[in-house]
Amino acid sequence: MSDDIQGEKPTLRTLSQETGFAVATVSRALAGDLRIAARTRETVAEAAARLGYVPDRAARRLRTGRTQVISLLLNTQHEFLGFTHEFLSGITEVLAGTGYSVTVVPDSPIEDRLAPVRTILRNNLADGILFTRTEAFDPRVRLLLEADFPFVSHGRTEFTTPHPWVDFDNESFARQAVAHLVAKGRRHVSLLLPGDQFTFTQHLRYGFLSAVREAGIAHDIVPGVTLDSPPPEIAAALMRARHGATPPDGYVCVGEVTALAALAALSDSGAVHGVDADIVAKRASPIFDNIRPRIDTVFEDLRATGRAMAEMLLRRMGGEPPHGLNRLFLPSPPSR
Amino acid sequence: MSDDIQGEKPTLRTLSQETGFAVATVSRALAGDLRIAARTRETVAEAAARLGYVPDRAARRLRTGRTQVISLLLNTQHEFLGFTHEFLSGITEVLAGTGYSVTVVPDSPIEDRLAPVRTILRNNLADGILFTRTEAFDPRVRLLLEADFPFVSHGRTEFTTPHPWVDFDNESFARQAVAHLVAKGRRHVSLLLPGDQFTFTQHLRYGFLSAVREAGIAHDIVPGVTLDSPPPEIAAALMRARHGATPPDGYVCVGEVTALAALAALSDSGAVHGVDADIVAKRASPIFDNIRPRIDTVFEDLRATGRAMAEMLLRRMGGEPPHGLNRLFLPSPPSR
DNA sequence: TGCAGTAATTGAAACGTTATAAATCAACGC
DNA sequence: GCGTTGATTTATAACGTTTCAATTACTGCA
Repeated sequence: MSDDIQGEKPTLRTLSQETGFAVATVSRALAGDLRIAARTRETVAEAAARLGYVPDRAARRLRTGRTQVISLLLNTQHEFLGFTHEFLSGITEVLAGTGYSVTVVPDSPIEDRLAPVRTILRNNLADGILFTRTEAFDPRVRLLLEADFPFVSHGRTEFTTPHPWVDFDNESFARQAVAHLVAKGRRHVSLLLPGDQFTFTQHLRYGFLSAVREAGIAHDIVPGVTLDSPPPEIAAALMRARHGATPPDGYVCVGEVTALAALAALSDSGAVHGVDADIVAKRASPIFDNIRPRIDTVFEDLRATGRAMAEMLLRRMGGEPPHGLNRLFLPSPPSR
Repeated sequence: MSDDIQGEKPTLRTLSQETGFAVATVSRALAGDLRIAARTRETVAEAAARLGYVPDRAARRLRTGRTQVISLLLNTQHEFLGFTHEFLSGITEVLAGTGYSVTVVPDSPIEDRLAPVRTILRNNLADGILFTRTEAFDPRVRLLLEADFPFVSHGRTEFTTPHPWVDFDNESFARQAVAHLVAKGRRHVSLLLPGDQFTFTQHLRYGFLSAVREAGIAHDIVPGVTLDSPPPEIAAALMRARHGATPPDGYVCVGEVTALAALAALSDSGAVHGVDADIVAKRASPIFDNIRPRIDTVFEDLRATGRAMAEMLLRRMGGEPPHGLNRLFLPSPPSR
């Protein structure tokens, strides 16, 4: 039915001619305007369905100023394994059928993180923005709040003004990870953190530190490198620690890459996982099922995260106030 | 300078008032029309720069029918580890600054692969299309060729009509992988293939089979599962083979996931990598650097692939004929 | 019968751009 | 001096939609 090649793509004018109503009437009928007779609305809807009418995005956008586009600021440097794929899949799942499309805009934490946001605002390139790797006083959040522009951040901030966010409870993760290692008898746990600017770094640090203090065990935070450092540097830092006076016997790893680096460091220094040390890692992909030796992991469901962020943004763009538009994913206990 | 909040966003009318030229003149001057006096073009360009004028996408799109959008059909099911991230980064790198934006459209090989393409064509949602996981007689290619719509496929087809593609030489990869295993003294190599519908499956098969025949060694192609099978099923299939009468002593793995599954199968069956068997794997991410035991890999640069595809699509959209718009990435020899 | 009041519909304008066709103007040859 | 040419510029229409203000049709009531 909708496969008819009617020659020309149907517009409101086509529907107008087809039904005998004026273009304005057709437009309002399709919009569900109640001041248009119910009978008319039916007739128009039927014709639209029959001819496969789809409103022209450019025309609507020009007239209304709304773009029907959501922009995702995507980090093009480093990634947790599988992060992008899962996250993006969740977003597109939710947006399919809503009429919104997602555009991907590169976001490099090294360069000016505001530039892409400014471009979007200034040139009206989207109706809403999603982004990740949120900082405690993220300039993007500040700018978007000022402009009263809909957005959802992956991660919280420390601004007092409420805004929509979706986050994973990294503080609990760190706490549970330490507890898990302590339960295995470990007495010196090590943590490799992301860059200090990110909010979740503070959450991880706080959860980690309070848990190690509570348990009264030794700890260290790997110095000189972050999760975003080049893998060889991470590997080198971990090896240095293993050859130090008091190598750790437990590792809390925030991503797959770090976990593999820690495993490699153990292996390369002649230590045996499960004997000399244990690892607890956060993971976003299923690959750890095939890693040997098996390690204990906590799964962060990034597909669900993407879904939650997209749903929240839709609500925000629909006019819901930001207050209460938050979602904190809780970690399940480490398991293998 | 371009940060002035001039109250209103500048349009051609603003520039017209500013320069004293008519809107039409300004438009053509900015377009670089040579029939506009050089002096005028300068004046207009200066004013545009000074006011930070950016053409309105919706208006331009409505008028010209060109969307300035490129759609990427993205598989939301399975992925090679890191595929999406690298690939997408390459694409956005090239497109940054061209005025084109990328929208991501979900493509599920299980459902109708033509549906998203039809929607894009019918509703004029993009000026060009990129997609992956190309089939030998891919219906999307057929449709896009018929519609004379610009696209670049990741992977070749067997259609006689030429069309732009970017591919990795999987035949050579398979051949080299086998040769590498043979050089290590392996006499029975095993291969796990993607689904039969994909063109690159045939390339892999051909390269693999001709290499094993040439070398005169035993071989098998893991039956009952494909690269897209659920990881537990893959693991089970590999374990079955290990417990069979003649377990393989060499593995050719087309992706990270399979390689890890093969390593796990070796480990779980008590075999030792490097002694009882060797693995050669294709990889798209840096994670294997940290896998122990180390395995030999061939790197497929998906960022470069994304870049190549985006560049090619720009050229195609610019009017270049499809003939000659092809790029075959060659594998470097396996190394660790 | 006339008229206010409501319900339903409609014409026209506008969003910002580009393409077409027409207008303006100076210089030129005769 | 006058039509012709070539170089620039411009008015106008159109892309498809939404919305304002205005029109038309209908109802009930005095």
